[in-house]
Amino acid sequence: MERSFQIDMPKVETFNKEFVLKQATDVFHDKGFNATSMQDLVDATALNRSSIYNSFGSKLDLFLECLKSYKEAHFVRISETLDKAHNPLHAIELLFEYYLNEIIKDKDDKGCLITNCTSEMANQEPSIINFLCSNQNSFIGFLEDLVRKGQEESAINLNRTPNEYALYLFSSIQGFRTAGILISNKSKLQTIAKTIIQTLI
Amino acid sequence: MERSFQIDMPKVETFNKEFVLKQATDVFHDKGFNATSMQDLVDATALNRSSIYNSFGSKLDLFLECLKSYKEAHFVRISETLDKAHNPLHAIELLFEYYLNEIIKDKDDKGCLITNCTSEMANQEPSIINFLCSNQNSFIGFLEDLVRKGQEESAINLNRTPNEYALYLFSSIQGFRTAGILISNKSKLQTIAKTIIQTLI
DNA sequence: ATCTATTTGAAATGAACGTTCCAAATATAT
DNA sequence: ATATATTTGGAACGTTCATTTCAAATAGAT
Repeated sequence: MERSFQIDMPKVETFNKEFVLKQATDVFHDKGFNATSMQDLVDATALNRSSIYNSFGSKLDLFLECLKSYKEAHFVRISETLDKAHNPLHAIELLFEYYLNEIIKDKDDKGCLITNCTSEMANQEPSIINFLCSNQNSFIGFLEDLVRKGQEESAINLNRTPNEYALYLFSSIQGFRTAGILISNKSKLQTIAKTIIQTLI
Repeated sequence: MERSFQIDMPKVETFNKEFVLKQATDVFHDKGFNATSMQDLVDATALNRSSIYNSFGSKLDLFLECLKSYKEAHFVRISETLDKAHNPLHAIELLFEYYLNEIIKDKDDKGCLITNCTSEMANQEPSIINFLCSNQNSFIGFLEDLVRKGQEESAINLNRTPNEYALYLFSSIQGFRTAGILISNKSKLQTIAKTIIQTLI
């Protein structure tokens, strides 16, 4: 009993999905997954409860979409930032500068949504673990490429392999983002970033 | 209408407070503050609801006590571990070895209770912020002393001040603990730790 | 204009939430 | 033994939780 695809498409989605996701992300980012209620999301998105369930499934599904859009948005902005880099080492410096600006801008001390999510849910929700692992792998891969190129240009030392330095940077970035929740002093943060990078030189 | 202190002490607390705190801490550690329900705590402690409220006040008060006992327990164990150190640099190496063992032992990938709490609540609960800041300050002070002594013995380089290296180590440890939630491969973790420490040498 | 799949609003669902209450039990000091 | 301050058990508090339900409104396709 097959039905041909896409005859009749009445009443299409009216709300701006991108905007709704941004509003929802802001709440999740501020309060975390568990402390965010469906009512918070209704208020933030100005959508009806049933519209949210219709469009996104469940609170967890919506959260996952927020994580993905958050990741995507930062990936775009980071790419734009790193385009200005003179070389791979400079790119890593700009990467930490980017995170430093994120911390300084973040007046509510919310930290990184994804790092917070790792703390809150990485030992609980399989779908979240799935996202976090794939995010981690792609991020480490990205860092690995930078380090490799930096080593090829002799801007980064050869004390560790690209993968080892990528792991180190990944760990360091998570620490930097977490430390930035309580530390908002710019020069202290700059010192931390410089010290992290110093290892590579 | 003053009453003299401690006439009549009937029906003293019967439960083992240390044990109860340990059980409660385990639940909070596993699920986080917001995902832990009062029922979870009743089940874990085998105490009655009213006994918990009588003895601890509120869920948040109990959580704060758990944080304090968690911090204290680790401080004791870390002190014991570092007593075996030949010198300050070795002490820092042993510190990371300690955290590495914590990660490896932690089959549920729970991470560090205090770091998780920073992610979950540092932008929400004043009493928690208070604890976290004082914990941070004492921890940084502790690391600062180690670095200073290490520099005096010329085991640690003079590229940064003791306070700067202490900040770096504090940030790095939080990253290490968070990264350890998703990374459970021992040699990868060892590499990260070694790379963090390498900076000091 | 009519049909139709979808969205929308508002109320309702039952379960779970943190917290309170109070009578009964308890253990110490007298 | 008696008195007493505290703990304990268990039910109950009102609220909020995530989710469902369903009739009414809506807008594209015919």
